[in-house]
Amino acid sequence: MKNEKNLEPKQIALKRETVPSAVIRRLPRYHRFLGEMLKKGKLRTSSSELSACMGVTSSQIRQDLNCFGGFGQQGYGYNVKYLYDSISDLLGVDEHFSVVVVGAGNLGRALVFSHMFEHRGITKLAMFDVKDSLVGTQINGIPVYHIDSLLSFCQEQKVDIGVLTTPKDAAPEAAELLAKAGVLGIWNFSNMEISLPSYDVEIENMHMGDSLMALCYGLKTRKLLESDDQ
Amino acid sequence: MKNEKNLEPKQIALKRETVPSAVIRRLPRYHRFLGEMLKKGKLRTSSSELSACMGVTSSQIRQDLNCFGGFGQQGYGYNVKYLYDSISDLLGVDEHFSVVVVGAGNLGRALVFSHMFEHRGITKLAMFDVKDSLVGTQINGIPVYHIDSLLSFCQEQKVDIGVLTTPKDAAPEAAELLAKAGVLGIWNFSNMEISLPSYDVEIENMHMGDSLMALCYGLKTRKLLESDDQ
DNA sequence: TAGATTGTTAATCGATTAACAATC
DNA sequence: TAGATTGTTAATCGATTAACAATC
Repeated sequence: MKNEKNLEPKQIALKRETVPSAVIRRLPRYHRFLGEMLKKGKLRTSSSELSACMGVTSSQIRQDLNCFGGFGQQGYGYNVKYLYDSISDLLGVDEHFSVVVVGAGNLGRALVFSHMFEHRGITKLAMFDVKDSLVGTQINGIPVYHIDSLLSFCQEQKVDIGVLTTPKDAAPEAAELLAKAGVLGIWNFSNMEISLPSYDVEIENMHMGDSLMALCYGLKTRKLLESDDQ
Repeated sequence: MKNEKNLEPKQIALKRETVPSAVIRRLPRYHRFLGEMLKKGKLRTSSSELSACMGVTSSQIRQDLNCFGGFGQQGYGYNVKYLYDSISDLLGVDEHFSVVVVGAGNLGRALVFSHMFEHRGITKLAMFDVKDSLVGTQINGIPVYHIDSLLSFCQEQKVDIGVLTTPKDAAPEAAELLAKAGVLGIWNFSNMEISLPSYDVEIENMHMGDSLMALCYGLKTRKLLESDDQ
């Protein structure tokens, strides 16, 4: 029953049926901190050390990691590289996912110029837009096609992720097109709620505007408190 | 004790000492949906109607809104415009916040070209970068200054928000500079954990990479389930 | 008034933290 | 072996949902 510690058992089995999404959303953060440790050449860590540098309880760290099985060793702690690799694996790094970006505006451009995808083992295949002046060009080496050719493109190539960076008005239609084309997930940057109940597609929202507003709430509340103090 | 319903009482008092951050993070979403209703000319709504179109329980909606006082009327529901305006107010729209963008790369550019800030009553003042070829230029009408002039700039103008879009390595230093310059909040797009314990500054993270990874987790899990079915 | 829907309290559920036995 | 730290169960805390009295 016990986990044999050969330090390379890549096949991780989920312990629970469904892992709480709160836990999943914390995984990338663990991944980042472990990546930093790895870069610094740290070989070994513990839940209490991670707790100190990440500002969460060691209990939570152990509880979280144990949703996926035992990554540590009693009396020793965690092997940094092993834990990092295990979480990479959980997060699908090196699953060789592929991505297309729908909307070649400033944001789409910015994403295509970033190394965000490569860093996570994701291949950028193409961009799509409606603007004739963009169609046929390349952005950072990525070809821009007309949105009308999205369906046929996805029939020829396996596309896992569609990034949605169109203007708000075009977003629902573009999202449905991506779903029709069979992408597994949509990364939604549009300021629109995307709901595709008739398709089996994962949707991850990047509502930047919501984040900005949450910040503003904080600033406003802070201001109120300050003026109360006087 | 009861709320006089004159439909324009802008001074909203917080009921509880501290509103749960889960509630605050839902406010922008309420705001978006109410904005849509308002655009469609809807005058009146109810927690059960909102529940249906937003996919959350009506109980939660009533509970959330009641953290800030009574926006509704028994037997009637909520006046759309009044509720929208009240939430706008909570979120600091028309507080006339100002913003500077540190990092004039592709992402900084994209943000400065978007209408995201104006839509929330926030004024874009300037951008800052280290690149000589950018300093002295304008991006969408916004001047780009050298990062070295950030401090003196903020002494002359009231800057509420600093947007951090520098490369990862430059982020901690830039963040501290913003804090030193006295901004109230930092909107952090860098793939770095910013912690400024010695400054009293609000930090809101936009960890796009984390969001992308959470999506990939979903895709991977989905794939595993599918291959199990076979 | 009767009907509707809020505001609010109580019950439930889930997530976080604490504690400790297992074990390296 | 003794010390350390995990994995895991139990206790606590907070957030969500249900229920209903207040009231428009």
